[in-house]
Parts: sequence; C-alpha cells; structure tokens
Amino acid sequence: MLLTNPHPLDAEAVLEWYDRHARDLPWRVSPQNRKARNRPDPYRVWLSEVMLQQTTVAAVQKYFLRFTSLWPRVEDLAAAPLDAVLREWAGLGYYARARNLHACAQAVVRDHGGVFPDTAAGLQTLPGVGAYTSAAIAAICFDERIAVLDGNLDRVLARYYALPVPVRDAKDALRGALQIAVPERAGDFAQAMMDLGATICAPRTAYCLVCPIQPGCVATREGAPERYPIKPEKAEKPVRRGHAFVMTDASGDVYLQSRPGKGLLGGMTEVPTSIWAEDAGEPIYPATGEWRHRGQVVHVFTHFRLELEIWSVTVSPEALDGGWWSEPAALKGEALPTLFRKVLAQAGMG
DNA sequence: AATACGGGGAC
DNA sequence: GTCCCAGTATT
Repeated sequence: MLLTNPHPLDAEAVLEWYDRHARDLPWRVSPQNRKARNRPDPYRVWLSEVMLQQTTVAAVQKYFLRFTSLWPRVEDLAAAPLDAVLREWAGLGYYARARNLHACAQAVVRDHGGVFPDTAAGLQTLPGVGAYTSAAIAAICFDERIAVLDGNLDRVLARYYALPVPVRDAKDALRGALQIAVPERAGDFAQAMMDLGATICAPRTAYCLVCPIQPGCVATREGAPERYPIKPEKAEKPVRRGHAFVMTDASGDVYLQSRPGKGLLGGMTEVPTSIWAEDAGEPIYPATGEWRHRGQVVHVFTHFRLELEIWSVTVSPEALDGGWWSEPAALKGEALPTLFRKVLAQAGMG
C-alpha cells in the first residue's frame, strides 16, 4: 500500500496542541512536568497500558487507582497471589491480561532485578507486552523514537491518508509513515496523537476545525472524514445456550468454583453451568432439591452471544466438591466476572 | 492471516 | 440497539 499524501505529519503542530490540551490522567506526567525532565514510572505506565488494551480510559481509571493503592511497586504485584490479582481485575475483561500481568511482574523482578527494560525490543519479550504496548512504554518512559500505533492512530492516519482499504491491510505502511514523523519528544508525541484521536478525531465525529493536522488531512479535504477508516464487514455472532445453577445452603452461602486456568474467563470464579451449545438441552442439576427457574441472563461476548437459563435451590452442602461456599457479603470480593455477577443477581443473590 | 478473548461507555 | 475502545497470543 502506497500512501500518497504529500504533506508529512506535522509533529510540531501536534506537540504545540498537546502542550495546551493534554488530558490529565493518573498515570501520566504532564508535558509541562516532562519539560522539567520528569518521566513517568515505568511500572505505572506498563500497568495502565495493559489495562487500556481494548478498554476505555473511563473504565480503567478506578482499577488503576485500586491496583496502585494495593501494589505500589512491581515487587508488590509480583509477590501477590494470582487469585488476588484476578479478584481485583474482575469486571475489566480479557482476563488473560491479568494472568500475563502477574507473570510479567514476576519476570521483571526475577529476570530484570525489578527494573523494566528500557527499549521496545526488550519490553516486547515480556508476557502480555506486544508491539503496541512495548512501543508505548519505550516512548512514554524513555523517549525512544518509535511509532506507537494503537486504535486511535489507526483512525487518525486512515483519515489523514484517506486510506482506501481496511487498516489491517496497510498496517506496515501506516507504521512507516508514522515512524518518519516521530520527533525528539517521542513520549509526548505518542500521547498527543492518542489524545488527538480520543478527543478530536473521534470515531463518530471529527472536529476538523480545531485539529492541528487538518491542513494535511486528505479525508477532510474530501469532505467526509468519518468515512474512514474503511471497516471490514463483521461476521454474525452465533448464539450459545445453557443453564446456570445457583445453590445456597441453609445459612444462605452460595456455592462457587474456579474455571479452568486458560480460555474463556480463565481462572475466574463461577457458579456451575451446563455446557454452552446451540441448544440448551434439559438442565442436569448438580444436586437434588426443589429447583426454581429464575428466568434468563443474556450476555454478549466478543465472538458469541450467550443465553443462560437460571436455576436456584437451597441444598445441604454434602455432595459437592471442588468448590467453596461464599457468604453473600463476600461475593463482592470474589473473582466473579460480569457474566456471573449477572447470574447471581438474577437468582436473587445480587 | 484468522481467530479467541470481555465489558462498558457513548451515542 | 450499535460501535469500538492506548491489543496480545495462539493457531
């Protein structure tokens, strides 16, 4: 893919805009503060970047504050039990991130003396740190002059070059075009471009009149910047169906168990369910008792839609093994993903 | 090159 | 309802 815009990306204009309009975020060092030679803590930047993978700033903030309060340094996180990390990550989604986060903290402590590598190449060897995150940390923490290409930049550059194909078919070309533009203030530039994408060149609306790179933007000149990026058509989500079983004992405690360590919701806590398939089939109750149907929970994952029939019962706790009984007041602290919080709420244990 | 992998915020 | 978000690992 050849990018034909004759106007190079104007990094100076972007930085000038950023100096006046940078977002104030808990993991960020302001451009004014950076000019006083202050750089952010790589641990905090890494933690924020992992949390922000496919996740909005709004959703991340309270998790970031909680994690840094519980575990202020990478050694603290490395020393924590994985279960504790999963409990705190519950609700944020993409739970492989939490498992990799913990493994990464331990790798930094064990293999790097508690100090994060200071290059993108070194960072990318760590668990859960890929092309984007390694570049972001290297630029933001160490001003490595490297292209930091995330979903925001995909959109900004697709518009700037009026990219006629889906971004995934021109990733290398976009990275190359961006790389050439990276200035000495690489960290501020990376954050500036992401702020630009989040606030000016937004997905549904582009506020071109206030955009610092509007003069070179081909999509703006064409008159319909929101037309870009070109989207590949998305496949229809299949539906899976099943049953979920909420058991309480005489004292009102709820039966919980752990999911397998990998795969969907890996390592997280659940109530027993049937297999999930195209047909729910008849419920096979995990214990005998007077089961009551409590309606349905619908939950949409990235690649399928799940419809669970909810059943509840009061049982005596003998014939169950492998799990544990949790007091209702303790449910908030369990590693329950949103799906199973919805299931418990539907069963009256919310 | 495709696919698996969550959840919620903003409209 | 829809869109899509500071992506990575696996196949």
